[in-house]
Amino acid sequence: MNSNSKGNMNMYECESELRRGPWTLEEDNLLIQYVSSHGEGRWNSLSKFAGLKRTGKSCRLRWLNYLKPDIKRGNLTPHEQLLILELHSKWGNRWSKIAQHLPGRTDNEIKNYWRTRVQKQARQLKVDSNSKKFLEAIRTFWMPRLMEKMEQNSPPMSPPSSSSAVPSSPAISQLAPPDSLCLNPVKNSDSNNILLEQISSPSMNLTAVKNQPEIPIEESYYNVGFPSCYNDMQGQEIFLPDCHVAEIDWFGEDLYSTFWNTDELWQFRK
DNA sequence: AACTTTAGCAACCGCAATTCT
DNA sequence: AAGAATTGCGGTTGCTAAAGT
Repeated sequence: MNSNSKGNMNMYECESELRRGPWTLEEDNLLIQYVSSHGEGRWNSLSKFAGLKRTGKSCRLRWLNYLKPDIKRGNLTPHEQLLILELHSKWGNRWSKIAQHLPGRTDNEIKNYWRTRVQKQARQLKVDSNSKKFLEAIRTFWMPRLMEKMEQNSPPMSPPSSSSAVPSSPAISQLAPPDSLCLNPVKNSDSNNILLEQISSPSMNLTAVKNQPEIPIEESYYNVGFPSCYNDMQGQEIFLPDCHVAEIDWFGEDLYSTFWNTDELWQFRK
Protein backbone atom coordinates (compact mmCIF):
# COMPACT_ATOMS: atom_id res chain seq x y z
CA MET A 1 0.00 0.00 0.00
CA ASN A 2 3.03 2.25 0.20
CA SER A 3 2.64 4.66 -2.63
CA ASN A 4 5.80 6.66 -2.19
CA SER A 5 6.86 5.60 -5.61
CA LYS A 6 3.63 6.58 -7.28
CA GLY A 7 4.03 9.96 -8.92
CA ASN A 8 4.67 13.17 -7.08
CA MET A 9 2.00 12.81 -4.44
CA ASN A 10 1.69 9.85 -2.16
CA MET A 11 -1.20 8.78 0.04
CA TYR A 12 0.22 10.73 2.92
CA GLU A 13 0.11 14.02 1.13
CA CYS A 14 -2.79 16.06 -0.10
CA GLU A 15 -3.35 19.06 -2.28
CA SER A 16 -2.57 21.51 0.51
CA GLU A 17 0.90 19.93 0.89
CA LEU A 18 0.17 18.78 4.40
CA ARG A 19 2.44 15.89 5.19
CA ARG A 20 1.19 12.69 6.79
CA GLY A 21 2.69 9.40 7.78
CA PRO A 22 5.98 8.72 9.49
CA TRP A 23 7.96 11.69 10.73
CA THR A 24 11.40 12.39 9.35
CA LEU A 25 14.42 13.27 11.45
CA GLU A 26 14.31 16.79 10.08
CA GLU A 27 10.71 17.22 11.14
CA ASP A 28 11.47 15.87 14.57
CA ASN A 29 14.34 18.30 14.96
CA LEU A 30 12.18 21.23 13.89
CA LEU A 31 9.54 20.27 16.40
CA ILE A 32 12.01 19.73 19.22
CA GLN A 33 13.73 23.03 18.56
CA TYR A 34 10.49 24.92 18.41
CA VAL A 35 9.01 23.39 21.54
CA SER A 36 12.21 23.82 23.52
CA SER A 37 12.30 27.51 22.75
CA HIS A 38 8.58 28.30 22.77
CA GLY A 39 7.04 25.58 24.91
CA GLU A 40 4.13 23.26 24.28
CA GLY A 41 0.67 24.30 23.19
CA ARG A 42 -0.85 26.30 20.37
CA TRP A 43 -0.05 23.40 18.14
CA ASN A 44 -1.61 24.79 14.99
CA SER A 45 0.42 27.97 15.06
CA LEU A 46 3.42 25.97 16.18
CA SER A 47 3.34 23.86 13.06
CA LYS A 48 3.03 26.96 10.95
CA PHE A 49 5.82 28.95 12.58
CA ALA A 50 8.13 25.97 12.94
CA GLY A 51 7.89 25.39 9.22
CA LEU A 52 6.27 22.01 9.59
CA LYS A 53 3.82 20.88 6.95
CA ARG A 54 1.84 19.00 9.53
CA THR A 55 -1.42 19.59 11.28
CA GLY A 56 -1.23 20.88 14.82
CA LYS A 57 -2.82 17.68 15.91
CA SER A 58 -0.08 15.65 14.31
CA CYS A 59 2.60 17.79 15.95
CA ARG A 60 1.00 17.42 19.34
CA LEU A 61 0.75 13.68 18.98
CA ARG A 62 4.31 13.33 17.82
CA TRP A 63 5.58 15.40 20.71
CA LEU A 64 3.52 13.72 23.41
CA ASN A 65 3.99 10.17 22.21
CA TYR A 66 7.54 10.22 20.99
CA LEU A 67 9.65 13.32 21.34
CA LYS A 68 8.89 14.53 24.85
CA PRO A 69 12.08 14.13 26.92
CA ASP A 70 10.58 12.07 29.72
CA ILE A 71 9.09 9.40 27.48
CA LYS A 72 10.20 5.93 28.54
CA ARG A 73 11.28 3.41 25.95
CA GLY A 74 11.44 -0.35 26.07
CA ASN A 75 9.35 -3.15 27.47
CA LEU A 76 6.86 -2.52 30.19
CA THR A 77 8.14 -3.75 33.53
CA PRO A 78 6.12 -6.29 35.53
CA HIS A 79 5.22 -3.46 37.86
CA GLU A 80 3.88 -1.42 34.98
CA GLN A 81 2.03 -4.40 33.54
CA LEU A 82 0.48 -5.02 36.91
CA LEU A 83 -0.62 -1.43 37.17
CA ILE A 84 -2.19 -1.53 33.75
CA LEU A 85 -4.11 -4.70 34.53
CA GLU A 86 -5.29 -3.35 37.83
CA LEU A 87 -6.19 0.11 36.65
CA HIS A 88 -7.94 -1.21 33.57
CA SER A 89 -10.04 -3.39 35.84
CA LYS A 90 -11.07 -0.26 37.66
CA TRP A 91 -11.51 2.18 34.84
CA GLY A 92 -11.81 0.22 31.64
CA ASN A 93 -10.46 1.84 28.49
CA ARG A 94 -9.59 5.11 30.18
CA TRP A 95 -6.13 5.04 28.69
CA SER A 96 -5.06 8.54 29.52
CA LYS A 97 -6.22 8.15 33.09
CA ILE A 98 -4.28 4.92 33.38
CA ALA A 99 -1.25 6.55 31.81
CA GLN A 100 -1.22 9.19 34.52
CA HIS A 101 -0.17 6.48 36.94
CA LEU A 102 2.71 5.31 34.77
CA PRO A 103 5.10 8.22 34.38
CA GLY A 104 6.86 8.19 31.04
CA ARG A 105 4.32 5.90 29.42
CA THR A 106 1.78 7.24 26.99
CA ASP A 107 -1.86 6.41 26.67
CA ASN A 108 -1.12 5.21 23.16
CA GLU A 109 1.50 2.79 24.40
CA ILE A 110 -0.77 1.41 27.08
CA LYS A 111 -3.60 1.06 24.63
CA ASN A 112 -1.35 -0.80 22.25
CA TYR A 113 -0.18 -3.05 25.05
CA TRP A 114 -3.72 -3.89 25.96
CA ARG A 115 -4.78 -4.56 22.42
CA THR A 116 -1.79 -6.58 21.31
CA ARG A 117 -0.90 -8.46 24.50
CA VAL A 118 -3.89 -8.64 26.73
CA GLN A 119 -6.69 -8.95 24.25
CA LYS A 120 -4.76 -11.62 22.47
CA GLN A 121 -5.02 -13.79 25.56
CA ALA A 122 -8.73 -13.26 25.61
CA ARG A 123 -8.99 -14.28 21.98
CA GLN A 124 -7.03 -17.44 22.65
CA LEU A 125 -9.35 -18.26 25.51
CA LYS A 126 -12.31 -17.38 23.35
CA VAL A 127 -13.69 -15.07 25.97
CA ASP A 128 -14.55 -11.44 25.82
CA SER A 129 -11.68 -9.33 27.12
CA ASN A 130 -14.21 -7.22 28.99
CA SER A 131 -15.88 -10.20 30.60
CA LYS A 132 -15.70 -11.03 34.26
CA LYS A 133 -14.33 -14.44 33.38
CA PHE A 134 -11.37 -12.93 31.67
CA LEU A 135 -10.81 -10.51 34.48
CA GLU A 136 -10.86 -13.34 36.93
CA ALA A 137 -8.30 -15.20 34.86
CA ILE A 138 -6.10 -12.14 34.92
CA ARG A 139 -6.65 -11.72 38.61
CA THR A 140 -5.97 -15.35 39.44
CA PHE A 141 -3.09 -16.20 37.14
CA TRP A 142 -1.44 -13.19 35.76
CA MET A 143 -1.42 -10.57 38.47
CA PRO A 144 -0.17 -12.77 41.31
CA ARG A 145 2.62 -13.99 39.10
CA LEU A 146 3.63 -10.48 38.23
CA MET A 147 3.60 -9.62 41.91
CA GLU A 148 5.74 -12.59 42.71
CA LYS A 149 8.24 -11.63 40.07
CA MET A 150 8.31 -8.09 41.36
CA GLU A 151 9.07 -9.37 44.82
CA GLN A 152 11.75 -11.73 43.65
CA ASN A 153 13.52 -8.95 41.92
CA SER A 154 13.03 -6.13 44.33
CA PRO A 155 16.09 -5.07 46.32
CA PRO A 156 16.30 -6.49 49.84
CA MET A 157 14.54 -4.35 52.38
CA SER A 158 16.68 -2.77 55.05
CA PRO A 159 15.44 -3.18 58.60
CA PRO A 160 12.84 -0.62 59.53
CA SER A 161 14.48 2.33 61.14
CA SER A 162 11.50 4.53 61.68
CA SER A 163 7.77 4.41 61.90
CA SER A 164 7.49 5.53 58.29
CA ALA A 165 9.33 2.50 56.96
CA VAL A 166 7.59 0.56 54.24
CA PRO A 167 6.43 -2.79 55.64
CA SER A 168 8.16 -5.80 54.16
CA SER A 169 5.98 -7.81 51.88
CA PRO A 170 5.13 -11.47 52.33
CA ALA A 171 5.85 -14.02 49.69
CA ILE A 172 2.71 -13.97 47.64
CA SER A 173 3.04 -17.67 46.92
CA GLN A 174 2.59 -18.33 50.62
CA LEU A 175 -0.76 -16.70 50.74
CA ALA A 176 -3.61 -19.07 51.30
CA PRO A 177 -5.40 -19.98 48.09
CA PRO A 178 -9.04 -19.17 47.78
CA ASP A 179 -11.02 -22.38 47.88
CA SER A 180 -12.07 -22.28 44.29
CA LEU A 181 -8.89 -21.04 42.74
CA CYS A 182 -6.16 -23.52 43.62
CA LEU A 183 -4.43 -24.97 40.61
CA ASN A 184 -2.07 -27.81 39.94
CA PRO A 185 1.49 -26.69 39.49
CA VAL A 186 2.86 -26.57 36.00
CA LYS A 187 6.50 -27.04 35.16
CA ASN A 188 8.49 -23.89 35.49
CA SER A 189 11.24 -23.24 32.99
CA ASP A 190 14.35 -21.16 33.26
CA SER A 191 12.28 -18.24 32.25
CA ASN A 192 13.14 -16.20 35.30
CA ASN A 193 16.28 -15.07 33.59
CA ILE A 194 14.21 -13.59 30.83
CA LEU A 195 12.10 -11.79 33.33
CA LEU A 196 15.11 -10.47 35.15
CA GLU A 197 16.14 -8.74 32.00
CA GLN A 198 12.77 -7.18 31.70
CA ILE A 199 12.62 -5.74 35.16
CA SER A 200 14.12 -2.32 35.02
CA SER A 201 12.22 -0.28 37.55
CA PRO A 202 14.44 0.53 40.51
CA SER A 203 11.63 2.59 41.98
CA MET A 204 9.44 -0.44 42.29
CA ASN A 205 7.68 -0.10 45.57
CA LEU A 206 5.73 -3.26 46.21
CA THR A 207 4.13 -3.37 49.59
CA ALA A 208 1.70 -6.21 49.34
CA VAL A 209 -0.12 -6.57 52.60
CA LYS A 210 -1.02 -10.02 53.77
CA ASN A 211 -4.38 -10.66 55.31
CA GLN A 212 -5.57 -7.20 54.69
CA PRO A 213 -9.35 -7.03 54.95
CA GLU A 214 -11.07 -6.84 51.61
CA ILE A 215 -11.58 -3.28 50.54
CA PRO A 216 -13.98 -2.64 47.70
CA ILE A 217 -12.79 -0.45 44.90
CA GLU A 218 -14.90 2.49 44.07
CA GLU A 219 -16.00 2.75 40.47
CA SER A 220 -14.64 -0.71 39.77
CA TYR A 221 -15.12 -1.35 36.10
CA TYR A 222 -15.91 -4.97 36.70
CA ASN A 223 -17.10 -4.61 40.24
CA VAL A 224 -14.42 -6.99 41.51
CA GLY A 225 -12.51 -6.12 44.66
CA PHE A 226 -8.79 -6.62 45.14
CA PRO A 227 -7.90 -7.13 48.74
CA SER A 228 -4.12 -6.73 48.82
CA CYS A 229 -2.54 -3.40 48.34
CA TYR A 230 0.61 -1.80 47.00
CA ASN A 231 1.64 1.59 45.79
CA ASP A 232 1.76 2.79 42.24
CA MET A 233 4.72 4.78 40.96
CA GLN A 234 3.43 7.91 42.55
CA GLY A 235 2.78 6.38 45.93
CA GLN A 236 -0.94 6.01 45.48
CA GLU A 237 -2.47 2.88 46.91
CA ILE A 238 -3.57 0.16 44.53
CA PHE A 239 -5.42 -2.95 45.66
CA LEU A 240 -4.61 -6.38 44.38
CA PRO A 241 -5.93 -9.89 44.74
CA ASP A 242 -4.87 -12.03 47.62
CA CYS A 243 -4.73 -15.37 45.91
CA HIS A 244 -2.59 -18.37 45.21
CA VAL A 245 0.15 -18.31 42.63
CA ALA A 246 0.02 -21.14 40.17
CA GLU A 247 3.40 -22.25 38.90
CA ILE A 248 2.71 -21.41 35.34
CA ASP A 249 5.41 -20.42 32.94
CA TRP A 250 4.25 -16.88 32.60
CA PHE A 251 7.55 -15.49 31.58
CA GLY A 252 8.93 -18.05 29.24
CA GLU A 253 9.98 -17.44 25.70
CA ASP A 254 6.36 -17.14 24.77
CA LEU A 255 5.69 -14.48 27.33
CA TYR A 256 3.90 -12.38 24.82
CA SER A 257 2.14 -15.15 23.01
CA THR A 258 0.72 -17.31 25.79
CA PHE A 259 0.56 -16.13 29.35
CA TRP A 260 -1.08 -19.21 30.65
CA ASN A 261 -1.92 -22.78 30.02
CA THR A 262 -5.19 -22.64 28.20
CA ASP A 263 -6.31 -26.03 29.42
CA GLU A 264 -6.07 -24.91 33.02
CA LEU A 265 -8.05 -21.86 32.30
CA TRP A 266 -10.84 -23.76 30.68
CA GLN A 267 -12.77 -23.43 33.89
CA PHE A 268 -13.16 -19.76 33.24
CA ARG A 269 -15.11 -20.38 30.09
CA LYS A 270 -17.66 -22.55 31.80
C1' DA B 1 14.70 -18.72 -0.77
C1' DA B 2 10.26 -16.97 -1.42
C1' DC B 3 6.00 -16.13 0.16
C1' DT B 4 2.45 -15.55 3.80
C1' DT B 5 0.98 -14.52 8.29
C1' DT B 6 1.41 -12.28 12.62
C1' DA B 7 2.88 -8.90 16.11
C1' DG B 8 4.07 -4.46 17.50
C1' DC B 9 3.62 0.15 17.16
C1' DA B 10 3.29 4.88 15.13
C1' DA B 11 0.05 7.70 13.31
C1' DC B 12 -4.54 9.01 11.74
C1' DC B 13 -9.53 9.89 12.39
C1' DG B 14 -13.81 11.42 14.42
C1' DC B 15 -15.86 13.24 18.16
C1' DA B 16 -16.34 15.53 22.63
C1' DA B 17 -14.71 18.83 25.84
C1' DT B 18 -12.47 22.94 26.75
C1' DT B 19 -10.64 27.44 25.82
C1' DC B 20 -10.44 31.55 23.22
C1' DT B 21 -12.26 35.57 20.78
C1' DA C 1 -23.60 34.17 24.82
C1' DA C 2 -22.09 32.07 20.74
C1' DG C 3 -19.23 30.46 17.38
C1' DA C 4 -14.48 29.21 16.27
C1' DA C 5 -10.31 27.23 17.46
C1' DT C 6 -7.78 24.14 20.06
C1' DT C 7 -6.96 20.21 22.87
C1' DG C 8 -7.71 15.58 24.52
C1' DC C 9 -9.34 10.98 24.09
C1' DG C 10 -10.35 6.44 22.39
C1' DG C 11 -10.87 3.60 18.29
C1' DT C 12 -8.82 2.20 14.17
C1' DT C 13 -5.59 1.74 10.36
C1' DG C 14 -1.56 0.59 7.97
C1' DC C 15 3.48 -0.04 7.82
C1' DT C 16 7.47 -2.81 9.03
C1' DA C 17 9.94 -6.53 10.86
C1' DA C 18 9.84 -11.04 12.60
C1' DA C 19 8.11 -15.57 12.54
C1' DG C 20 6.12 -19.30 10.23
C1' DT C 21 5.37 -22.34 6.17
